[in-house]
Amino acid sequence: MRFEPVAPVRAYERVVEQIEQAVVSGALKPGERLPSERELMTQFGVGRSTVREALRVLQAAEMIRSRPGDPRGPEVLAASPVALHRSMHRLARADHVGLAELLQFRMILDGSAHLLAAELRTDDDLTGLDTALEAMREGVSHGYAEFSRADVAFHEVIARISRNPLLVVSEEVVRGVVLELIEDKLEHASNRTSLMRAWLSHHAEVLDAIRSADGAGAAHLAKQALYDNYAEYVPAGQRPLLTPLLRS
Amino acid sequence: MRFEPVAPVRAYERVVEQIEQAVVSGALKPGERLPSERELMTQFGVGRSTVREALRVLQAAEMIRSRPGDPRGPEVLAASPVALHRSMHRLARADHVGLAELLQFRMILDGSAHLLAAELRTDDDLTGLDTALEAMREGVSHGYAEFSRADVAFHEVIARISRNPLLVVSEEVVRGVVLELIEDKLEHASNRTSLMRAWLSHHAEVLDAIRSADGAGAAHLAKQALYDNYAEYVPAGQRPLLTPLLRS
DNA sequence: GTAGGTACACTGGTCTGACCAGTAGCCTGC
DNA sequence: GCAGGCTACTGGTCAGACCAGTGTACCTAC
Repeated sequence: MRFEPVAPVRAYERVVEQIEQAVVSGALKPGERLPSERELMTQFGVGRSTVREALRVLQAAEMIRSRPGDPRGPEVLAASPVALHRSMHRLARADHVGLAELLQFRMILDGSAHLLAAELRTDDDLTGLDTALEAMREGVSHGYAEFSRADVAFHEVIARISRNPLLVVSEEVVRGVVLELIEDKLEHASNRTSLMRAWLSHHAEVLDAIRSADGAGAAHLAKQALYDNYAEYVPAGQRPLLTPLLRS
Repeated sequence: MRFEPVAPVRAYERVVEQIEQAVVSGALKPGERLPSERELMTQFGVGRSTVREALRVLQAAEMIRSRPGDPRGPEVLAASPVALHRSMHRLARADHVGLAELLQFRMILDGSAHLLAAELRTDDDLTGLDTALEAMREGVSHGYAEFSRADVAFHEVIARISRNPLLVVSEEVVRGVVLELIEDKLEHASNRTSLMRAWLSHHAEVLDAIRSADGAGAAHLAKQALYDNYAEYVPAGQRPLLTPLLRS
């Protein structure tokens, strides 16, 4: 016979449990309202600070949102990947994760997204990609910021075609963290125009591969482009971590 | 000129920001302690309830832990995947992410981990895998629980060889969520012994591929095994989401 | 000297009560 | 009919209090 270690259960945790249970069980649907804090404190039989700490936890998990002055009370939110995004972002910024690992991970995600996009794309998706590419082409003359936004949009369309929110969120997070890590080095990159042109022609190639349903080709193009653009910022000793992905 | 919508910034959010910044910047390392709540309230110039709500948010994100009575104050925790697991689990429970998406993601991660393992493995890694496989072989006769533990250990070795914490953690989390989603269906699976034997021979094949540095082969074996084992729980209409990954 | 117990200062958890700024809806006065 | 203000709420914040629990330093008994 073995005993389990016990942890004291705080009052606010019991409150969180009950409300969370009501939400996941469907008793409280998105858009519906919770009673006001003062009402909750009588229903649960606890003080207002306890109720408020419980609501803070639920709010941090993106399950509810409360606005001051709203007499209808805190609102139950629909499940969204925002919380997933936040927790993954924190994990990716942990110090054990370096640029090499991030880039490796991004090559995996981006490659898979492109592969799936090439295999699953519909005709609507293709026209969406066409317009996104067109926006990039226009962006070249409107400055780097504009171009960069169009670039992100293109990648978002690709990710969306794969129809996998996990893939979309992971890719967003990893791309964001990579940019955070090297933004200072990118600041004074010279000859941006030629960079943009190269990037543009790469995207055109990718689009061709996707159009012809060439998953492996699209995936390889995506990974190779990431390697070509970012490997210079990775310590030379760690680059062998990336090259195996180019051979698949 | 366009204006941005403004949202009121709550005092506790500013507190969260500052502490979070201190943690991600490395000024506060895991194991170190925050000042006590009463001390924080003078440093930030806010009331204790505000400090406490901020700490609650950070605690919900698994960044800190506070224990009553500890005179050293709240402890800064190392980055952990618990929060990621929670938010992914919530998404899965809310049907925003189905088994198909989870499995798709897991095939991507597992396949890539195997590919990297085959390309990067050292001789030490190979002996580690040998012993892990041996433990599985013994586990067959010691019941399903024992076997399952050895199986997890084998996968952990593979993940560790890829030397990418993000890959390892994501895989763990996704596997956990998948198992939670279908555990009731697994409960009354018949003839577990034959299942274990099949699983065992699959792992032996994988190990062979890794030993001969056949990355593509190992990746394909891993993805195929996942498909064979879990596709039956995926609605038939969504299985085409998975099959493109088997062709790469 | 050391093992044991004890007192104290402090921690976080909780409650009460108060005030403020903001919101929504009603309710005037025109 | 409608603009404007009034009112009764909301959540955000603060202050102060009490409690149970913890770690430490001291102090005792051997």
